[in-house]
Amino acid sequence: MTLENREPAPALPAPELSSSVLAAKLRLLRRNAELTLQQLSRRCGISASALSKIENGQLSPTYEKIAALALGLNVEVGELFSPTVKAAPLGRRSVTRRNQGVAHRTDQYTYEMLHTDLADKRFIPLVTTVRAHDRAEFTKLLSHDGEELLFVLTGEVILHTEGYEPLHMSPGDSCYFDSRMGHACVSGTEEDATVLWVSSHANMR
Amino acid sequence: MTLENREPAPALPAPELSSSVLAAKLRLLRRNAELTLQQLSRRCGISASALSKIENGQLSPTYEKIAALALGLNVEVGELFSPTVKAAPLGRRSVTRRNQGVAHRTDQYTYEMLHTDLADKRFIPLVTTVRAHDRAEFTKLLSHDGEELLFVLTGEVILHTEGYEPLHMSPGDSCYFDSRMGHACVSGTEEDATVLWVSSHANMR
DNA sequence: GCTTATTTTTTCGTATGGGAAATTTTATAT
DNA sequence: ATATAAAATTTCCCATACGAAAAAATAAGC
Repeated sequence: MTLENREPAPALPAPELSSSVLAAKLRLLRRNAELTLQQLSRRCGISASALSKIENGQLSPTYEKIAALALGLNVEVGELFSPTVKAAPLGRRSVTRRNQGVAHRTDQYTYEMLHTDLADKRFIPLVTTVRAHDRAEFTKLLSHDGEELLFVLTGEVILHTEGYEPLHMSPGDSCYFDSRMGHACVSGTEEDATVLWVSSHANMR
Repeated sequence: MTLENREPAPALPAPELSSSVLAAKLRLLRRNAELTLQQLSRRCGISASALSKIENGQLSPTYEKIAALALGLNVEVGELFSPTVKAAPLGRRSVTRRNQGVAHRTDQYTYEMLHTDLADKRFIPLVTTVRAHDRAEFTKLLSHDGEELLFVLTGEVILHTEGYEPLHMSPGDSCYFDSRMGHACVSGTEEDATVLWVSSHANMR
């Protein structure tokens, strides 16, 4: 019996993440945003003196202060804990010319997927031609996780969303909605309409 | 819908992320990993007494302790800052008619923010009028976290992104890129250009 | 140079973090 | 129930976070 603690000190060689990485990181982020200590102080509710000490590695902020810092600097909290000087590790860019996207056709729509060369995008943009002209063409409304933006480019469309009255939209109009609500889009005129569809999830059935 | 904005003061009310969220989160993670305070203590190098206090919201850990916690629990640091439940109102929808967004002007652009009545959107859509005509008008390129989509609506634009050659774009063309690369957009003709700008982060200075 | 304004750092006092050890609570037996 | 052991909490105390105000350091004018 007794215990098996023959390792009283498992020793933590650990990366030893000291607040000095925060110091560097913070100064970088603040300078980059062109903020003075005073300004940042107001933005995140931490005294300028404390900020100065943090930037000089003389003070290790507590939980609330770290959260406030991330908020005020408008960065992910994790960002403050990554020693990597994120400066320019990444930086991808993709261009898609008009009508050069990857087309995908369903009974009601013709999607033109943009930037298919990039994986794991934060949101998915699709130029969509709405060919449906009657809600009856949809056996049932689409529904999936995430949020969507529908921005009308040409033509007139009628957006049907579960729990709302049909919405008539013209070029320049936009609608942002929770994709979990059933939804369907039809053209309001004889011609097909085109819209820019942006979805937070890669989910097009 | 999408009417006025009774939010004249964009000041920072600050969601006030208290260490009580850490308390709940920590207890959950530890219990889930079936670790006792002593075991976790050994794993992350923080005394059991301190851990107890943290779990009871009586103590707000400093930077290195938070880093050590994440390491010992084998989770992302950000995980410790996200309230357990991410409340997502079920089924919201917002409409913004052409030119009815909330305008915001900078030296180079005029942003028209869409769907300002919705908070915590997954991505931020802006109809932007590009008034700058020369890259020199930007003292330095913008850079922030996240990813962006730029879809040209009218006019011609030239997109400058750090590490790439200037990109000429016409209506219907789009570019998706990592916002951390410095970037700036200017009109390529005498007239102003308009673009639909979608950003994964609410970051407009 | 000197003056004034702005930004950063120091000082200092109070409040709080955090470890060692004592105490209490919660099992698991006998 | 009592005894025993492990887990969780509390106590005590020193080290440190952090705000207000003072002091330095920079910057901008004159």
